[in-house]
Amino acid sequence: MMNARRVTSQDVADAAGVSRTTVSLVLNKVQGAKIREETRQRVIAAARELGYVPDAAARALVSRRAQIIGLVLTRRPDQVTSDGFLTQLLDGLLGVIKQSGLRLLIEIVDPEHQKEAYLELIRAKHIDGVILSGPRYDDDALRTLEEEAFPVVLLGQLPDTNHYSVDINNRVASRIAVEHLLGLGHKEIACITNADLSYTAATERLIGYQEALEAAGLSLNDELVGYGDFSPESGYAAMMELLGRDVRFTAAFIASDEVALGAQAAIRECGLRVPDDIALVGFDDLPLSRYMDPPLTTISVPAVQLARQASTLLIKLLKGEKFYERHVVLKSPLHVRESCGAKLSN
Amino acid sequence: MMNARRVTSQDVADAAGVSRTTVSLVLNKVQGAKIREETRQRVIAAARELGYVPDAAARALVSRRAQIIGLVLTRRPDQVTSDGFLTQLLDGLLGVIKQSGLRLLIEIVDPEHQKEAYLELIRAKHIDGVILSGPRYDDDALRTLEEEAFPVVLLGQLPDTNHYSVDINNRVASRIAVEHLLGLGHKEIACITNADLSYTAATERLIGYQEALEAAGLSLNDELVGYGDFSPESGYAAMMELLGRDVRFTAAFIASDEVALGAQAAIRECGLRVPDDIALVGFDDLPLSRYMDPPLTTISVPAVQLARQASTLLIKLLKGEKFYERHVVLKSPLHVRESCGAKLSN
DNA sequence: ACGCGTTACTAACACGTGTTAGTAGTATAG
DNA sequence: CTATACTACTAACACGTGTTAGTAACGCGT
Repeated sequence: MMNARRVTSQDVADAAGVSRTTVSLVLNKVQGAKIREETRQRVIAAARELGYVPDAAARALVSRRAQIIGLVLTRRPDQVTSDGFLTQLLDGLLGVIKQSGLRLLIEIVDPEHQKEAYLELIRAKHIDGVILSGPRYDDDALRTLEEEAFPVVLLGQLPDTNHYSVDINNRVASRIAVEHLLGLGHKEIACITNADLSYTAATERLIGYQEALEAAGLSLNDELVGYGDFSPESGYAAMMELLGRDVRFTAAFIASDEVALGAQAAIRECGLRVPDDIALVGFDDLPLSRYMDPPLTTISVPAVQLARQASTLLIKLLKGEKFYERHVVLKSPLHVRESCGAKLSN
Repeated sequence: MMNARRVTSQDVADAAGVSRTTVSLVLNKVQGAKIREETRQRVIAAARELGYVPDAAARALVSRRAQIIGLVLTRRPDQVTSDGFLTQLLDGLLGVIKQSGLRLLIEIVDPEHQKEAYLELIRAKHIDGVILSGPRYDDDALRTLEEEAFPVVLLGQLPDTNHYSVDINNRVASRIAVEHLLGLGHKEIACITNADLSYTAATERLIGYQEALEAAGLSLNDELVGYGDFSPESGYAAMMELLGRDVRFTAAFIASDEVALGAQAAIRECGLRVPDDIALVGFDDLPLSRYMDPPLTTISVPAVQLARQASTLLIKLLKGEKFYERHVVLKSPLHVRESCGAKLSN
């Protein structure tokens, strides 16, 4: 039915009355090549006329560049459903990558069953470089990649490796969040993690919480810790469980705004008020957070910036520019709104 | 430093003491091929031993299949930042696509400057098929693709074309949403669109709103219509503007939950209450909507299902199975919560 | 007339795979 | 004993491009 046979560079060459080599030289604007201006125009005209677009596969095969960057997420698909952080990353990544004429391929890897599945993606040279968001301690593939010197940039960090990374300081940010609550007079502060502790960020944030309490001379209580799983549902469930336990707390640090959204609803449904009964501090500063009721006090993670820097860095690596700052750390200040009960000055 | 030279099928052939053809036949499990079991095992062992992974580009070149599906979004990157619908799509798409051994490439196209940029993606055979989310009336590239019989599945609909599509009935859903408000006694109902009217879904939803009013014998008032732009910010701004105008309304239909989130905050900041002063009905039923305060009454769009069906359909098209139902329409019932002020029976 | 350098190209190889056509070797039928 | 059929492979081409090495044509100095 269709099949108007592909237009190849040979067709362009024939139309312009030159060789295929010349077509390639002209269209790729090769520097050293001496081509008469008149010929050049003739080739360009012929290419436009025929609607010639170079074949990506052929080009990738010979140039050994797929012109594709992979975004690897070690999650189950359903953990992506309500991920407000991911969309911010996409904003940043797509903007930068597009500008460089590259494409973004998104690969999701089930952390339980096939942690290392993305290695095949790389071996097949489907992608030129990887941005990995949310590294996990148990990701052995990442260590393998380090040996192979494959271009990788982490959005997050993985101890014991020397991968390029762009991140915030999760531990310090959490400390600041919790210290803010301590400063408001709270002594019993619960915590709900953003994800399970295989994720380095989740562990770091929990440690930050613990450090803040210890520094204030308070003892840790496992009963005050709940576990989230990226989603509002998990926050709802975790908060419900905390409220059902035999512990009292007047504040909670929730290491993800998405999770905090559910937790806040749970508090509300139990007839309690934020911040009067329970003060809340979140983490991420998603676009939605300022529209919550009350607006959520949270750690402001510059997600779009992180993604921009990570992709910019990766693109430089692909161009062969080495020896950059290996670990970029962006600022993540506390954004005080109303959920923590602090008096806003202005 | 690195460069352990790629392992090719020739290397496997040498190691196994057979020809490259045999390697190909074995590893691709070609049906008609007669291969002795012992040889087969030898090849498989050699391949595993050497860590052989076929080169994606070479394979794509010869097989004319990139094994990649493109997800095209006609938006600016910053319009993706807080798109809770997109993450649901990714959930559905990634699940299905992964299972079929394909990959997902995500392409974002600025609707103002380069509407048709994704045509190049297709011409270059970078992708085998396209899922296009949120078609626009002014998308001429889509009409071109129809002539070329390139595999396309729309998440949404585009009049005057016969592309495969998976969608809900936006117009009817909106009518139902607005009729619900009418049934609660509201006579002055505002509307905020989910996006500008170039998007077919935005227009359809607005028409549904208008049809409901007209069917109830009410007159339309342009002053009661505001325009959103995917984001909570836009909903906040639009609602603020509506509240500042010289019109009264006791309810609002907001054609996107994401936008409704901002609108609800605006209402709150003006000292008004939902649903007592202004009843609210949204559209999408994002995961976050049930956690809003009050929980949002909204049209329940089965986003994950839409994505699953769209990708399943596209994959079938790629396999050459034609003649399927061209336009799949899924149900999108009203999900009554509290923001509309209806008494909940249960 | 000859060598030499420059200009404006082109022939031919390489990239790594899938696949078609073919070929020795052995079993089976007449 | 010969013709046929089948088994278990392999040689060689094709996919469409980037690039290296090379070549005619021409001007120029001696």
